[in-house]
Amino acid sequence: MQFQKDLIDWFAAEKRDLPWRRTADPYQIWISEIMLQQTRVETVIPYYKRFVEKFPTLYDLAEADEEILLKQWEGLGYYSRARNLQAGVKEVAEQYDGVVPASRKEISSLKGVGPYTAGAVLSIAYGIPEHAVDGNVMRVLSRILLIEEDIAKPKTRKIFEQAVTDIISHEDPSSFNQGLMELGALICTPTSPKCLLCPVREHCHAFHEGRQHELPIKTKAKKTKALNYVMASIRDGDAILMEKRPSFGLLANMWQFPMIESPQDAFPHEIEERLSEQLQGVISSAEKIISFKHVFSHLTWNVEGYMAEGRNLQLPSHMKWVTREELDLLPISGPVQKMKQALQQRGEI
DNA sequence: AACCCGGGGCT
DNA sequence: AGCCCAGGGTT
Repeated sequence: MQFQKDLIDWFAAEKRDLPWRRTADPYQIWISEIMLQQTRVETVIPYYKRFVEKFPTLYDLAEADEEILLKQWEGLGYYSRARNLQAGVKEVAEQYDGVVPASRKEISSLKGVGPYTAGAVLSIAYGIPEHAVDGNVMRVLSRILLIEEDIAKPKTRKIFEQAVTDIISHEDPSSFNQGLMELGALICTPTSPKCLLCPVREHCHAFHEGRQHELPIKTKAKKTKALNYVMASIRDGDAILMEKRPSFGLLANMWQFPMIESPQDAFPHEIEERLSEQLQGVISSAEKIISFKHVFSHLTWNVEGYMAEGRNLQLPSHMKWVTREELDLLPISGPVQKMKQALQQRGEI
């Protein structure tokens, strides 16, 4: 078909030179696909380079300490991706002799590998004609094929998977799938598609009807909620108190300065009381040093940062005193980084 | 099917 | 402020 040829030829001529396009190693391609979930190419590039340098082979990652792993992932977000990736890699090391399986059934059984990632790795690393449908592909194909189903609905993805299965190139499945995604990234963009530059506009039903701006159809309302927290840098001499989050839920296993839900308009002495109670020791000299808002897609953190001194504390098992050097090795999330920077600017750490 | 899980860029 | 994401796991 001419559509497949036009798409693949355009991809060959115009594709970006990305680090993960310079390897044929299924393990490294797998890493890139996990990092690229919900994350932009420009953001991923430096992370990917550092990551494959740190963990060049599947076994290097399988054997890595989780804290080292999360530190490499710090700032990329969706930290369960990193832990699921390692779980999947361990499974391949133990059950598949270190070879990433080449069937959809087997690769889909790996932790963190869903329908999209399975198809992406199978087609790109192994040249197998499997669909790899993400939001990008749904946008592109909704326009080319004039599909008006709501792409926010889970079952709609199956329609696009079937469409790709019907039209995917069997000569070059890798370039076909990557071409669709590259088209979505460079030409067939969400708000203002560059149809006059599009290599397949002659095949595009939406363009012919002048309806490219109406597609894809996507309904979604998202509610956001706000959380109010106090973070405290608690010092005993050179030691800094840090706590590890639980192994489930938000920012699992990440470290943070001791954090409590904040009363509205709290005074420093109230913070001292709350912390002293929680840590069963003496917290003193509390002083507010920063106040900021950290917005995520679904929630907003309102954070007040304090400095305080702590003595004779009964530390729960998820807390520990660290040196400045040890602090730099702990994986921390965005809001905690802001607090850390505020302390650095004050010369406190 | 609905909800949870980060972060950065664009409008 | 609201929208866009190169999704997968859990319930």
